[in-house]
Amino acid sequence: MISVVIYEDNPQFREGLTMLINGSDGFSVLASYKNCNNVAEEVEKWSPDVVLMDINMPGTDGLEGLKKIREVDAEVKVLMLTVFDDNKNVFEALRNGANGYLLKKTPPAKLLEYIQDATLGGAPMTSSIATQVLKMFQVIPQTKNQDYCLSERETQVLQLLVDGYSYKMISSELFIAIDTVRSHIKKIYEKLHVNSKSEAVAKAFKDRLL
Amino acid sequence: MISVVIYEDNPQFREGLTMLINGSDGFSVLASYKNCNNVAEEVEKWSPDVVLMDINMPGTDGLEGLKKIREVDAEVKVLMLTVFDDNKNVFEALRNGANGYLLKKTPPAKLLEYIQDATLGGAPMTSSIATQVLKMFQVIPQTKNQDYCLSERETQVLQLLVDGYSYKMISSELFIAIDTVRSHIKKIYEKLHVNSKSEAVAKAFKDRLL
DNA sequence: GATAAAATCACATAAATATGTTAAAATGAC
DNA sequence: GTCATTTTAACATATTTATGTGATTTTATC
Repeated sequence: MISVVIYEDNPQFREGLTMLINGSDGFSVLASYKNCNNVAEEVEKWSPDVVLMDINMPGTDGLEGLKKIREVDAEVKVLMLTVFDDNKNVFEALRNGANGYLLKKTPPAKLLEYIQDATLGGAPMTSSIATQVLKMFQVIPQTKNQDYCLSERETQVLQLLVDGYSYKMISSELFIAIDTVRSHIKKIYEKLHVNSKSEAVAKAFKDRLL
Repeated sequence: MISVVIYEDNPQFREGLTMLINGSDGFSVLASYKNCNNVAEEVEKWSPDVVLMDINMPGTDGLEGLKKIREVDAEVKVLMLTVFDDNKNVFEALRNGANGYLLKKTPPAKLLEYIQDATLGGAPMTSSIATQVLKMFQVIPQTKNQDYCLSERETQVLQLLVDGYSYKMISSELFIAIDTVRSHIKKIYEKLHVNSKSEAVAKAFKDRLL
């Protein structure tokens, strides 16, 4: 038996969800609330398998609710419900440990399937949401491939620069003279087309060289 | 009619897939290959709706194949197939524009559903993969929220440091004396708990301060 | 209008960094 | 064995940074 707690401000939708879930074999609604002002206590009290959490609610909204849940319970599966697949909310919800993200227009049969999927360790998402998630990955891309052909030693020295080491510290870390460190760094600057330590560090981060 | 091209080195599995898809209403396999050494030309030639791409193949592997496809065709839906849900491959595939990621053990009925889902703009994933994807988001978290309480001016100065400006350049950029720049930077170092320009720059990137 | 924080500027000095030139070993490829 | 690259190192010098110790002027807040 999969137990569910519902957070949803719209009375009709809340009732509809409750009837759907209670009316299905193997599912049971423990409680439903119209806001998540006391979500932490409520979730601790009922300790459900799954929480259905509307994003847009008066008072504490769904994202805040999610955070509060995660402060007291890392295990309960939380599925976010929303009318629109708003990019920013999706990202924030996933970052804060939501287990899935569904549009409210999801057909009832699918919804039950998704709830079950969540309890089995899945991450159910409406396909339009999943597509957005993929797009977020593709933002990360570019660069990386471009290669400045740093030698092994140069890469090592750059790493130390990034870690905040001074020339002196690098020289003792690598057991080489400080003038050698200078030589390497000069070469690194040439290759990266920069002319200061901080620029090199910035470039290392931007181009994910390390 | 949804047209499919298959890349899969295992003859049994390749045949099985072909029979499954060809035997289903509304689906058709245009071609199947045992490696993707000529994937670019082949995909251009057939111009299918969906490509099923095995990750592990001798010669050009699935990830390389995906990249080659994306060089010539941004539209075709590419679904990656794999035996194991290996974290690194999942990430790389999504980053390179895969539309979905399925385990080979996906039941036939589900597989057809997923293929269709892809053509409709979805991003079908086996639930274990989807779970991994969520975890990747949660890696990003922490920080950001932690606030070093930099003032507006300090933030501005830090931004310029990150952009590789010297003190002199900053002073002329902001129309303030170089000693003022020093003052700001000294304060920034205090707040960030660092004591060099490059450390400040590194921290700005790491903690996404800008 | 008193207070606190932020922004401005000055002077001084030690330390670190950037740049140039040069060159000897060590390493790997052909 | 020669050639190219990498790693090592020294010497010199100008510039930039880091740090300390002030002080004045805005700006926002109560």
